[in-house]
Amino acid sequence: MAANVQHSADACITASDALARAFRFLGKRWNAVVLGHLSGGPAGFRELSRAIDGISDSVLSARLADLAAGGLISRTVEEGPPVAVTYALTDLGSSLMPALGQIALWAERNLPADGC
Amino acid sequence: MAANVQHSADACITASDALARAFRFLGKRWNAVVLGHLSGGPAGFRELSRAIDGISDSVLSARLADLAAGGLISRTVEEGPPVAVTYALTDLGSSLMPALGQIALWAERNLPADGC
DNA sequence: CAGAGTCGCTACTATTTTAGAAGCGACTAT
DNA sequence: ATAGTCGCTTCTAAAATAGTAGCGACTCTG
Repeated sequence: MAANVQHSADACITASDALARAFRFLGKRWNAVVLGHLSGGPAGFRELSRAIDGISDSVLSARLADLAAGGLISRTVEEGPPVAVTYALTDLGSSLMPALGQIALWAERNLPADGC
Repeated sequence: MAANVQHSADACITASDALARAFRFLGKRWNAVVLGHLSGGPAGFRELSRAIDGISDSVLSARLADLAAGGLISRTVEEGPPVAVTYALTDLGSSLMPALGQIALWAERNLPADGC
């Protein structure tokens, strides 16, 4: 990223543009954390809401809908009874996880954890 | 990140906690993009505001202050005349860039650019 | 059996965050 | 002199997030 402009004749995007594109959704509160939780395996709505400290139902619902619409996660309804909805990473979502893992590693090494 | 719980006896943080910690600031709109721009070298306020499509002055100002307070960037005032303020990544900020670079790479490969 | 609980949301209100633009003082350029 | 730049700040407006009650469809408990 030292050179923001790629000098290839047919490339008209920059790395900063790419970062901006990723952070269109990653820079919305909770999206990365939701994805991070799903990297541990498929989960239901309430499972996620319990696991993610601090998120409200309404925002979780909106995030899941956005992430599903963006193709990063899938939403599967098992008709039941009882009806059950499961969210899981898609291939696209999964492909982001190594990079998010790098961020988590960075945070572990560089950001003070709250008192343990 | 397949295992969210690290089973070491003295580790009481999880990778999801670490991700949540990083996204306390990365999940606020514009922070990552600001950092990404500064990875190309130090810059002034107006330079950043021009380079970052869509950011308002007030938010840029707040973001720069937060990132400086968090130790990710430095703010240097050259007294002038004319007075000049320069923002640059700190070592801490710089150490995050490889991970952000991974995200940018992912976005280049996986997210459709707007029409070029 | 009735009431309480779970699920996955939705709908509403309240609060917080972001956006947008005018304006400041200190300067420089025309 | 006016207009422009700089790095903000201040205000209002719009958008996003937070919080919670409640829905219908179910299951569990006493």
